[in-house]
Amino acid sequence: MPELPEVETIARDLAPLLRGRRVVSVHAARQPPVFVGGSLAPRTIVGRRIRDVSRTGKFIIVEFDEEVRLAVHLRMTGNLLFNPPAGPVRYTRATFGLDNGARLVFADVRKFGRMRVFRGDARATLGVGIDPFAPELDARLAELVRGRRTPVKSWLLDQRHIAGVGNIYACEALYYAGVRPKKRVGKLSLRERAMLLTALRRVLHKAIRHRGSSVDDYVDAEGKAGRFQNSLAVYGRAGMPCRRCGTLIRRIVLAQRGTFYCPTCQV
DNA sequence: ATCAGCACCTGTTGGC
DNA sequence: TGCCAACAGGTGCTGA
Repeated sequence: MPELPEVETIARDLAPLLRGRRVVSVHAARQPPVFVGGSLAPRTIVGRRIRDVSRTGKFIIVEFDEEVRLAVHLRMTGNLLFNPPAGPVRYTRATFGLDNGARLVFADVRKFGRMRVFRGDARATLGVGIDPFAPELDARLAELVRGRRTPVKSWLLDQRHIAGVGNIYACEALYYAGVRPKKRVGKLSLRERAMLLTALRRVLHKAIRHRGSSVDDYVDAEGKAGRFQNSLAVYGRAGMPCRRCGTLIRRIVLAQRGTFYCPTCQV
């Protein structure tokens, strides 16, 4: 499910709802475990007050006092729901009780989603790269891709380079930049790199304004779908005409992922 | 250093 | 209608 715009939407919605609240209980599913790899036990956050909620890459970061942080990764089908209607939530993986009686529920059909509690810097701990919106990315992009022979789309999906881009927005950004997904990232021209970065930021911003894409399972913290799926130019549109030139959108598999592009508009 | 392939899970969809 | 394969917004591991 969720890429940067979806995760950003959830984090922005949750921040004012959770800020200042205290966690009073944590219940987490075992088998398969939902808490994996944290340096602190989940119970560490019980009794602590939430300072803020933000996004790092595709992680939702809930920050507590003393640098204690909870990182939530939704993977494919995770949903983080604030105070859902009373009664059991289907596919619940974890439930956090709050001091005002509200609850935060992590539900996930496919059980890929993960959480961890740790102390210290989120970006370093989680091993994610630079944010697409970071101003210094413009200056650093050339150096990041220099000599890399991997296809540009595979490179975009690697969270250690740029953090937050997933399959949908990689396809969309490459379309708007006019670049073929298979093009070797190290061979992009200066102009192509600039176009790609501009296209990436534009499509991510626009998707955030539309509260993300709900292609399948994604809903925000209130359980509502996003709207950007209606504006997708290539993702999921195989066999349909390109909106710019009418050529039929093609689907290939690259890095084991469905990849969509216009063979005319993208060179 | 890469990268294809598969693993992790469950649900939905489309073809025969 | 029924069955089965393919596919799904992500990542992490293995072995070539």
